[in-house]
Amino acid sequence: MARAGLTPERVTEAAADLADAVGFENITVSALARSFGVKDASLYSHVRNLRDLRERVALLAAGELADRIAAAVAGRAGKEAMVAFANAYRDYALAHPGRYAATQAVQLDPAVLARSTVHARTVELTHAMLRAYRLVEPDLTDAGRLLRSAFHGYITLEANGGFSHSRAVRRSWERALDGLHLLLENWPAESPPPAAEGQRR
Amino acid sequence: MARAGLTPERVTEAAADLADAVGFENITVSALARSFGVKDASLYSHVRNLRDLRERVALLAAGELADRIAAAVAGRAGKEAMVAFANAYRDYALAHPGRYAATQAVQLDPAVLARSTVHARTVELTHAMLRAYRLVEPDLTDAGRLLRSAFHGYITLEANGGFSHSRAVRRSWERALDGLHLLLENWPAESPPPAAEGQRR
DNA sequence: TACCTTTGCCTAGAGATATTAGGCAAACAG
DNA sequence: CTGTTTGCCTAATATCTCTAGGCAAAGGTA
Repeated sequence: MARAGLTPERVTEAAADLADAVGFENITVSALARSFGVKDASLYSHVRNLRDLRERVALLAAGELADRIAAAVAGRAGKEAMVAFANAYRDYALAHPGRYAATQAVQLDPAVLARSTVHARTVELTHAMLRAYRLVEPDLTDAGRLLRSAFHGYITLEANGGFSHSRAVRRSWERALDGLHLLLENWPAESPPPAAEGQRR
Repeated sequence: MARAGLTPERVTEAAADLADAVGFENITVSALARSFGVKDASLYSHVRNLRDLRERVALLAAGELADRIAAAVAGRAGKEAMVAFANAYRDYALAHPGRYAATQAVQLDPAVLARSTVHARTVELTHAMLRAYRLVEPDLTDAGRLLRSAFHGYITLEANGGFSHSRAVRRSWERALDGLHLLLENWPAESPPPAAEGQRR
């Protein structure tokens, strides 16, 4: 039986491409096998199971995204870097919806994460971007989380058709970045926890 | 054959409960049927197919969420209303992860949306909450989108284990709300689109 | 080059899920 | 009570996931 020359890397890349075409949730071992002209059972020579395949796609996507962001922010600081970071993030998600979805849908095993540098890279990129705002802990972490939330949330709502108003989505995005920049420059002083909530902690 | 007394509403509610227990993506007609002690084929007397079931869960969840938010913001204004809105949002998502996931995972048919009031209610709740900040269009829409993005993004990243730092997630949330309130009170004046981006439009 | 080992493909099969069609009897309506 | 509706079932089909074992291509070694 002639070999199709498959490797785990080739299989993963094909899965990622297919995810971008049909949606990450629609990736099946069967569909992927068909795209290579082999039987589905043959793919298990290269990936352990569907979960392994999904994890590989998620890691591939996270790495690509970090690369995109790193390239975009290189040589920039302050608002320019923040905007470049955010745009790289969103542009990647828009260009590769299936890959991007994988980064969120797959909860990676701690052991898998430990073997990858992508998580540490992402944290470092975020902190480097925020450096110009001179935030100190715990504000640095709080701000980082809010930024990531806003970016991810915007992209997700956009992708899910959540912005039905006639206002141009692109323009709202730009205005949101203006607002976030203003906020980062004026991060509010630490306030005590709300009283009622304080008792809840 | 004795009837189990199923109705589309009962089936939907059970699916939503199961979603909260095992995750929305793990909801299957088979599992649901087993939970009722009937054969899977029997459920098709009550829902058209799996997609119909998922849509029903999404609509149920969206309605519950809107109810929660409406109750939380009643009689409040300004920062208090914004915080109440945000907390109701997040509390619902935390208490009902499967239901919440349904609101995002299911893209509802425009015809389905037209028959439901939940979308209009959500928009109205958001605008009422923002009223105290006296934003005018297009700032009102921009700000609304940013808020929803931040809320949704935060909840999603949190649920997906995206906040690994030791900083208490609850405290970051509170600080994020402080920041968003400050931003809403000081929403930046309209700026021209970035030059390079302007050419892209 | 020849021979042995590894491994990537296949088939066969089992289990799970989604769904349709038709039958039967419970439930409903008059 | 009788006729009609419909909610359950079985049977069947299609698709997906995955395991086990066989065979031959590919790789490695002498």
